[in-house]
Amino acid sequence: MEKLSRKDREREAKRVMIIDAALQVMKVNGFEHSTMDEIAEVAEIGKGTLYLYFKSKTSLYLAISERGSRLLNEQLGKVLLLELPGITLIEKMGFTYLNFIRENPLYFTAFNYFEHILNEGQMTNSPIIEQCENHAKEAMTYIVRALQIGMQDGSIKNSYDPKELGIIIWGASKGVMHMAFLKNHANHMKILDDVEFDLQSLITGFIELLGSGMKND
Amino acid sequence: MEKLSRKDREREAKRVMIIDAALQVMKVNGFEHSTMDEIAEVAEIGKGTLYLYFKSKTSLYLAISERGSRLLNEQLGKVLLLELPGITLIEKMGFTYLNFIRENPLYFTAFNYFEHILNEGQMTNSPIIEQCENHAKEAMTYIVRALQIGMQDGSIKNSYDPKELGIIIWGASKGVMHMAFLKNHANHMKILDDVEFDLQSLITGFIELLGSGMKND
Amino acid sequence: MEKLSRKDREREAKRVMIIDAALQVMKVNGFEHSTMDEIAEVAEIGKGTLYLYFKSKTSLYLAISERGSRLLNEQLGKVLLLELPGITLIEKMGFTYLNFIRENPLYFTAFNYFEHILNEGQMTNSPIIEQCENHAKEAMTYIVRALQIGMQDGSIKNSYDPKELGIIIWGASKGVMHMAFLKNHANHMKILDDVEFDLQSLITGFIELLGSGMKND
Amino acid sequence: MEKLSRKDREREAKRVMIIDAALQVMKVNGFEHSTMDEIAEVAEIGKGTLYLYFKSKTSLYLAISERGSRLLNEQLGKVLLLELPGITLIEKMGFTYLNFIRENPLYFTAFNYFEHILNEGQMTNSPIIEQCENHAKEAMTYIVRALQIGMQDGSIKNSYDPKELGIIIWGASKGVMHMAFLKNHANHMKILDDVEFDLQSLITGFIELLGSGMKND
DNA sequence: TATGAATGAGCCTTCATTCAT
DNA sequence: TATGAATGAAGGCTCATTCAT
Repeated sequence: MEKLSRKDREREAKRVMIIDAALQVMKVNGFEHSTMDEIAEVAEIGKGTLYLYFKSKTSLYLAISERGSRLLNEQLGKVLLLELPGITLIEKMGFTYLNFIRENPLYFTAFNYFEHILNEGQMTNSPIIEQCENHAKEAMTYIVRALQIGMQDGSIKNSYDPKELGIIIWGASKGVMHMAFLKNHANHMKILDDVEFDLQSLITGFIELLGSGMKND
Repeated sequence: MEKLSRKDREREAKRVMIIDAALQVMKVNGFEHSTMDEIAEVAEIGKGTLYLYFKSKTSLYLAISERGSRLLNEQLGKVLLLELPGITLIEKMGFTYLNFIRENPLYFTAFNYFEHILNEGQMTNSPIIEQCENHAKEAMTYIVRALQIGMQDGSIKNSYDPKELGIIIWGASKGVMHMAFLKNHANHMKILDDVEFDLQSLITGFIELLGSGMKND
Repeated sequence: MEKLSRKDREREAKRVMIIDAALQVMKVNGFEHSTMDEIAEVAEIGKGTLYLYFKSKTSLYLAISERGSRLLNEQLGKVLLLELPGITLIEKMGFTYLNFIRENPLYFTAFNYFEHILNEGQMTNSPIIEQCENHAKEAMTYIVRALQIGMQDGSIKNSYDPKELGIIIWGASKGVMHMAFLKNHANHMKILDDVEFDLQSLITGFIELLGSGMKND
Repeated sequence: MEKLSRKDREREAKRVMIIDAALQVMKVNGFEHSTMDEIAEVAEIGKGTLYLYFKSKTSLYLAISERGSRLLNEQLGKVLLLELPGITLIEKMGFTYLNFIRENPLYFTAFNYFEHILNEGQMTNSPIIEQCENHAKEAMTYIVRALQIGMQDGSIKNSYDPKELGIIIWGASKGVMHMAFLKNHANHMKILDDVEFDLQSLITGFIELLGSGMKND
């Protein structure tokens, strides 16, 4: 139980405030087209101050990603504590993830940005990067644990490798959410024009499909 | 069957050549960090000429996306002609899609870029956008057709709405490929460090999971 | 005898024009406080154009230094061709150098900047740096040659090492000019307030002192 | 003999401490790339406090220059008290100056900065500027005195104007030291690559040259 | 049609200085 | 007196796009 000094708490509060402002700006401009100037303006601080709290634009973006993955993990962690069959845990996690994304679409974008940075290798290793990576690893662990539980209690086929299955589930989930966003945001997305689905139905269908695919008969 | 004049054919050939050059540049610099200067240089034409064939950078990117989706559709279309149970068609389409992405990762990035543009609403409607949208719609139609065939021949559960299921399948497939890319490109991606999968195994596992989820027992 | 295409000549002319503009700006703002914006404005070109001709601020500064040392060397080279005793050659070179600086004070500042850059090691080796270094080396060679001539014809003591003496002469000359500038530019420089010397007298005195120091009796 | 209050003494002590810190920072970062932040940190005081003791960065730099010239003058003053022929005094002063610079290169940079400021006329007259000027004037006076002594005792030619000669000597000395620094710091300085001199030899050679130039035969 | 020189808005970042506590 | 968080002007540089030839 760490005790932070008043200074530290204030500093943390300001970081939170700045991240909020950044998210707000990005909601309008999109992730990449948000400028430090505008973020500072919305946060009602000077541009220099912004750099006092985040040493670069990338650094700020990563902080957003870190916050998002932390929040998500808290929810996933709670699911794992429930006394339920593995298959049900997995389904609950699926709902948790998909709903989190639905309610926090900007974090989803941030996650993608984080992966983008890793892909490009643009960043020297830094504490914040490491934190993000650890969160991602942790989330994956939650999934794999649930799968293992399910394989033990017989609710999930054990013909799959749990880790590989974990990756598949996670990847597939992200992909479905991505798709869902297109429907919501892109007015011109003709593919989806005819389909009168709602997000909830899509999510339910997806979870059901996956669940039924891995369930033991 | 429209007949193109020599002029038009030459123009089309040049467009193709430029797209080839752009893809080549992007393979090295990544999608976003490629500049019009370098593309023109690699294409061995003047920068001004580049703008004669593509009125903006976005326009060029969309053309890449258009070509990618066209190529993909050709393959998907052929699958649909096979005399096979619906569930097998779907699985074949899955392999087709995933292998296409694996072999043409740049197109995958281009697809994502296309969706990104739609999401941001940055683009006024244009012929090229429309074409991309039509391709996407067409691909979706192929999937839905296969699903309908499967539901009719009894190889696929008919508890799902075919269109919704189509979206799910497509979205999930994209997500899995995205995940697979991370493993390949990002050395530091800790989540995946422990998992010793190979791409082929991931793809097979994914298709199997989905197939088994939608199969009629 | 190299033949430059029209393009090349025009490009070179523009580089010259930009350097002229840069020198003009520096005359007012001092070397370090000149901005690329202002230089572009004075040169009556866009800022982007400036970067078309000089890839960085440092690069532009080095070009100035290069031009200065080239011009100086031309004059020094001519002196060496004269049929005169070594001691006279050295004295003439001294006058040449000191007058060059007097008439082109900005180049003097540029030389200092060049040395500053080398000192800081800020620059990766580049063609322009190399050219500057070669010019400096060449100038030094002129001096050493003159000293060697003087030692052979008996007009200069041969108790000194010519190279070391060359460095001393050059260094001392630069220092005297530096001093002279203070007198001219700094109104508040009290040290010099009482001394009613003029530049010419200072230069003459210095050359005489040095000459008499190295002359064979 | 003025008596300072405890307050004043403490204040002075802190100024000294800050200057020490500044010199320490500059030894690492170079003169121009040292920031007030880092100086405050090394001095272990708040940045605000720094501005309590020095009203601007320039002001701090000038204080360094002031200290340097004061220290140098103390040494020069002692030389002048020796009972020796004028030419020997001058030579001793030369060694004193050159060794001082060699051992305190940062002060040398500070002197140059001071002159730079005067040249640019950036500074409104201030007590600290005046002090620096007085130090400079004092140093010059020491040199001129020694020259006058030498002219009277016959050890130095009296064909020169002592003040002008003083300027020449001082300027030449500074220039030689400047040159010597280049050799030490700039690895790529091609001019000097071939010359295997050491600093001591250069200094000795220079003093000998000057001495022999002004000596009465 | 083909060119590439020219453009300038826009970006990220630095740092001396101020001021409320 | 001491602090350090906040500031914002200023600077160097990039790159998609235009236009005269």
